[in-house]
Amino acid sequence: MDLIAEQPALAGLAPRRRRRPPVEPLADDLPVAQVVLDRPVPHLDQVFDYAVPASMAASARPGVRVRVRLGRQDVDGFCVGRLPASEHDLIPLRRVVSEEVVLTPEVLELARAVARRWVGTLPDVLRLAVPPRHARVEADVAADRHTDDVAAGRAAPELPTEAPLWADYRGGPAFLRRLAEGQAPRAVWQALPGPTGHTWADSVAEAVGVAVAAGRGALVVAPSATELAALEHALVPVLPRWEPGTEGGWVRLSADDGPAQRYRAFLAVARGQASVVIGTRAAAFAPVADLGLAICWDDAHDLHAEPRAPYPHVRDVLALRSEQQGCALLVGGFIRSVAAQRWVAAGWAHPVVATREVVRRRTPRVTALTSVELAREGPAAAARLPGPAWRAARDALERGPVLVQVPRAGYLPAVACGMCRTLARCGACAGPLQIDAPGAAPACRWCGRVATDWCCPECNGVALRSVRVGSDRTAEELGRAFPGVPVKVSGAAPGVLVTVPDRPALVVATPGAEPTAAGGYAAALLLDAAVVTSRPALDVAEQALRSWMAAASLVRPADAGGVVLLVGDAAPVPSQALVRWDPAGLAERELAERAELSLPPAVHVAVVEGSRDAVSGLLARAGLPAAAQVVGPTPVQRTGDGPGEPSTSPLLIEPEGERQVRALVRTPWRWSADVTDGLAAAIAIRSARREAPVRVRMEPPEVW
DNA sequence: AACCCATCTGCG
DNA sequence: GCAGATGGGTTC
Repeated sequence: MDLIAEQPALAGLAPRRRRRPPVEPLADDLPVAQVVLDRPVPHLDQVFDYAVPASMAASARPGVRVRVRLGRQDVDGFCVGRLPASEHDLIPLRRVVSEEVVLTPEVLELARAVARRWVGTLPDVLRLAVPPRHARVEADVAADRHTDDVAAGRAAPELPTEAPLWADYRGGPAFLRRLAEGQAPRAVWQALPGPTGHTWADSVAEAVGVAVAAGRGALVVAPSATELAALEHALVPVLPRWEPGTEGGWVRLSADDGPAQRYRAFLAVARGQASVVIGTRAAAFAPVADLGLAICWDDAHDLHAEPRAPYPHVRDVLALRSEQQGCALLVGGFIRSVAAQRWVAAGWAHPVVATREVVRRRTPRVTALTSVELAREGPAAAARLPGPAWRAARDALERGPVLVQVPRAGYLPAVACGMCRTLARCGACAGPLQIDAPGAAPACRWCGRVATDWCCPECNGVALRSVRVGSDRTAEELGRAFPGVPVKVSGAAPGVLVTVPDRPALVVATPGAEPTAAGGYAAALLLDAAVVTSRPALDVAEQALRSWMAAASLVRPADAGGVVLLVGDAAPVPSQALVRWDPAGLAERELAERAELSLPPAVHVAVVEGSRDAVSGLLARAGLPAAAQVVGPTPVQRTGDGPGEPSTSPLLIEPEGERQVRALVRTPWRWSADVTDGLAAAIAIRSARREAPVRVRMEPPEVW
């Protein structure tokens, strides 16, 4: 500080000091700016002080983007505060990039907590939280600004004074009453299916309406654009969409909408013009003013897990936010995630579930057709579409459309040797072979090479048989089984259908691509159920039930003839949960099992990956609490379900130290902060010393 | 990434 | 004894 102030007097005499920027007078008031640098290296994850030139005295406000000199290079950052003085000799800010306040104190606090919880750096989290600046949008909005004072906010529609949809749920009215009173209740919601009449989105919109009526903002995070579209529709009677020049209303915040639209919506929120946000996962950080309610819909959906470091999960980001900002929290879906069950079990959140009787009235009749039950069908029991399923579909087609869920897309996504049943693989890269269309030659799923003259390496067989049937082939088979009935396919490749008309038709869909049916489906067939329950993953049961219930929730209630058939020998536990429509029961059971085995989320688990030396070095320096149990390190094995090391390349003999290993740190939740803080400190030290990098992830889903 | 500084190293 | 190399740490 002083150095700069005295510089003019010394400038001529000083023995050729390093190029100083031209000396500018500093701001009179609070001449120090605290800056968080946008650098990915952990040891730069701290607040740096810079001098504020008088010319930036007003614009260098906390929350704006700034550009500063760090050592030799110019770096971007955020101003996060102003101080009267600093302990350091300061150099001035280079410039204020934009006067727009894009990082509010609340979001900064949230980002700090997220960085801490997931052992990441603050800049990494801020890159998720604050969308990239779009200068043209900013210019447009700056032009609007002058009209703001003139433009009157549009008249708000009648806000609901009561919430009839939530009366169906035990705990629902209490949740909304507390929300309306400005409290911060937390709930885990098991949504009723809504093929006709009111849907989950209507319930969400109703809750948003209560928050808005209480004079507060709301935030709804959904997995994808499909759910956002449903929410937009449901919000129509509740709240208008925000328009430039108005106050209040909702905006949609999603990276899919493109940088310009996304930034425009973000600015509307940051400037307090829009009071409600609906969006996908990054929207969990949206700077909603006076946030009263945060909602995570379908929290078990894998899109809620951020794929970029430090891999935070929407459910938990919103949970942190509810604690920090004192807002209500509503997390739910058709199923109850095991993670949410932990909150319920700990009494941290209240369950919001319909009574048994209401559930019965609103859900279809579900039957699991196992091969045991089908024994009397004889050999036909093994058929992919056994007799009872075929008959149920035929009957249902008299009454309306029938949904057919198939776990895999394509035609024959996996084939095997017709003699010994060894999975057929590509001769070049060992990827699995598939057949794309009727009569097509088998081709590699990874490298695309066509396998002419395939010959089984085990038994020299040359004939292929199908081991997996995809949605295209299923549609073909159904077309033959039900002549005259239209067959539609919905999925990523042919295109996702949003809705189908209320007419008899077979609708074949892959999970997540199920269209809604205007009057609800008359039936749903969930085929190849064992495929979904045999994945070697910790969350198989949860994900299987999620996938099935998503489809079953589109079917009419049993009273209206709605039936669901689970076909294909699925694991009994999730099957029973579906038949009894008891997702909470499954979650309880799963959590108890994980507690028994010390698996997440019953315990806190950090996964540390890197070279053997790096992992052991990190763990040695992390100062782990006594309660922490380290498992491993063990070599990381290739997963084998994607293109891996191509075997065409020369075999690389990696030195032992270079091989990637993985260690788990398991700790009871009450010690989790000690583990994450210890790991973060050790990572910062390793980073400053240029030691080999280590990747740390919390409860990654695919490790188990 | 570029710099500073402390320590080491090779040579007279 | 000293120039140049090397390595670890800092960068407001």
